[in-house]
Amino acid sequence: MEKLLSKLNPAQREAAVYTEGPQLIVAGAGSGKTRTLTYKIAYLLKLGYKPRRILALTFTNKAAEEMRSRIDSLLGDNYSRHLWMGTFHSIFGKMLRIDAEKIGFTANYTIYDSSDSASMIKSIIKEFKLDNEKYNYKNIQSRISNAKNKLITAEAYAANQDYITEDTKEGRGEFFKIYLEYAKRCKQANVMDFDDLLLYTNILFKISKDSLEKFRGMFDYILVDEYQDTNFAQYLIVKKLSEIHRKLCVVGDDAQSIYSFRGARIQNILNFKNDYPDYKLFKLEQNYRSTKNIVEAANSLIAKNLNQISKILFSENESGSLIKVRRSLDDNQEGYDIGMSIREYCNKENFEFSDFAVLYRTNAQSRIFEDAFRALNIPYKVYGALSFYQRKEIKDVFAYLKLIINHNDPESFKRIINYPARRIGSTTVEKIFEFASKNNVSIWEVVSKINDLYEIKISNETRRHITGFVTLINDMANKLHLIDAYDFIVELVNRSGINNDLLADKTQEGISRYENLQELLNSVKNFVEKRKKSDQASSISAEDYLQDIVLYSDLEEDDDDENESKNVVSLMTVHAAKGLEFKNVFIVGAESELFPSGLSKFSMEEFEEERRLFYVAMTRAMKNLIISYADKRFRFGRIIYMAPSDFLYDIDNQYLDWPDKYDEDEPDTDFERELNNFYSNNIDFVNNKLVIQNQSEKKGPPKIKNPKPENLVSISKIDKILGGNESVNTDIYAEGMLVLHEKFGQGVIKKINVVDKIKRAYILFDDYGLKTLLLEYAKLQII
DNA sequence: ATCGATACATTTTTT
DNA sequence: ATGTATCGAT
Repeated sequence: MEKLLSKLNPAQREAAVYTEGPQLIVAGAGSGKTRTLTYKIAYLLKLGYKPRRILALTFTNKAAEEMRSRIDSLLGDNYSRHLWMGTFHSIFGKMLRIDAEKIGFTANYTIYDSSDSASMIKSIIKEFKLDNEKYNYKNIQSRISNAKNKLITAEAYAANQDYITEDTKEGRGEFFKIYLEYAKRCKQANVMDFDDLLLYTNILFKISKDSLEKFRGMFDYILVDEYQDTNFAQYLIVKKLSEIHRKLCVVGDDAQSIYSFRGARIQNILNFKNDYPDYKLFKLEQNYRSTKNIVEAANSLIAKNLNQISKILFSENESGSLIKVRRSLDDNQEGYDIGMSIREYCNKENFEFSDFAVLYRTNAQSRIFEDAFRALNIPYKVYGALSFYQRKEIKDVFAYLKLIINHNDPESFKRIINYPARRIGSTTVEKIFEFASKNNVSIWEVVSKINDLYEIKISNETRRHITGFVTLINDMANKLHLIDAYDFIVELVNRSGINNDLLADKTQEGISRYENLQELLNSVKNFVEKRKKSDQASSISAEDYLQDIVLYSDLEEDDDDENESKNVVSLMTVHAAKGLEFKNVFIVGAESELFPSGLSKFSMEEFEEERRLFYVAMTRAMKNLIISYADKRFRFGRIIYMAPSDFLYDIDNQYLDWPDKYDEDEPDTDFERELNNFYSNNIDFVNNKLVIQNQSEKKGPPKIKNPKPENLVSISKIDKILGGNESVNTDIYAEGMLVLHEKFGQGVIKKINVVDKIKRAYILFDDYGLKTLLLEYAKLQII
């Protein structure tokens, strides 16, 4: 026991061993929050708490897995697999299956992701013939979501005259009807969306005393991670479950609350003392991650927020270097500058690529860095841009699974009834839906009996096609629990024709879609093997697979290319970086209207959330932090002039290395000009074309609020960087040569451009089109 | 019924 | 600039 706890500092240790009652741990960034939590769980187990009677709730799957593996490495064996540990959605999704009947569902209900529910909302709006402007489906979707997070059911909403009056004033008087219809259809289809999982858990607890007592009785200790990110529905679940024994430990940091847009309430953490007057507060204030400079700079930023729990985060690490602020001419050059900077750090201080992260506010920014890093031959990985499971080909397979498990799912039905093409058109589908709703029967009933339903005017040929589809789904449904998920899905993609359809498409996208399908099959295989081991089950069905996997936003890392894939620069949004740390962090696009987001300036709450987001970004860095902004960038198809982020001015200047005098003696050089022009004019990376930009478009006065000094890469610096690579002889390349590139394969050098000894080659690759590469880094092989 | 072209919106973050 | 949605032509 002592040995276990010796790895904690006194504050962490106190928090870990307190088991008297409600406990709030306010844990600053990098203060060892996860560590404390895992040790606490390990401690509870050592005290004799049964693993199956401990409930640990996390915000993301990643966090849950991280904790599992940490606990296993602390205690050995597969200790963690008996714990109830996971996201709110996955844990309560499972519980709801047990008592689904009590709330009008069946145990095999399926889960709609946001795009499924979006398309259902879209069709409701369309059927109600409502104005697309006033009833924008995204807006409606988020309204419904917000209501559910606050536990306002459709019925409650419709019954509340105040809401309706308010909506009517805003020209959205029909909203409650959409909400009602949406809820009704979901229930009919035996489908829940993400928010329903939490809402119905609460409803179940409310309407069934038995259920509440049963679930309450399951756990002796409850722990909640990232408590600042919980919404009202989650808060209440936790409250209900811990009411009797009051063994509750919540961990969070109000300064890192960045999910209020989806209903998270910082108040949950701020009000903890009201709900649990006998609670005990623990503060973890020592940051082990970052240099003094970074911690203090981040403190100075967050101090500007009015809304917060006071705490002092301190570091006893070395003070480290100042935060570098760099300015680039435009977005493309920002990518290039940062690539160069990474190479420079690598050369000077022996860092590896995996020591770097580039953090941005929006996913759209990743492309700039991908292009630049590719040109500079810097390996990288983009995290979470388009989640794997949102890809068309993957969603198609999932739609089949959902329909096989739950025949009444209309969205899945619509998605695949004619994919792959089986000559059942939209007119036919409409007729089926119309008949179903008129006669108040399910869609599946209609298509099952399609041959007897003469009222529906469709051709015999079409009836045959429909029957074929029904047979396919029925056959597969009969097999669902007889074979493993992997074998099942392999058979499914073959029999449905998905496999052939993707195989037939020889375009690049087609090939990559096929590869994605293979990747999916791979991950199914892994899933089955893993689950067999952990559950000691003999068979894992496709239903088990689907029900679990829909709550994952991304594919689990398979580490397929092992060593290869590991030493890479990480590119991700700040949100995605939460909970992670890197030796060197670049916060890019630190510009007003971008970070903070332009949409946040209208309310102080949102603006402060952006500031917290920036705080999260800063505190990811261990050693070096670089904040970068550009004077102008491409947004919405045009060039926009940008001003440096408000947050750069919030940070106490003493922590910043923001050169504030433009050195007039340093003239513009050919190289700089070339660099600028090259990136702003010459290359359309997307279409792989040499383009000459229309000069007139580039005019227009820059709107820079606070013009800050030049901070361009100087020639001497570049020389130094490039000089480090002298061994590469670029003279051996010439125009017209046939060359081989690691990634792009075979191509022809179309043109070589030399400016200031820097050679750029425009190479036309057989498979990737025209690319521009710096010869020095391209590692080309002449063939 | 399928494909292509054109119009249109879209850019905040995720279970 | 890019991706999706809708419409018209084949």
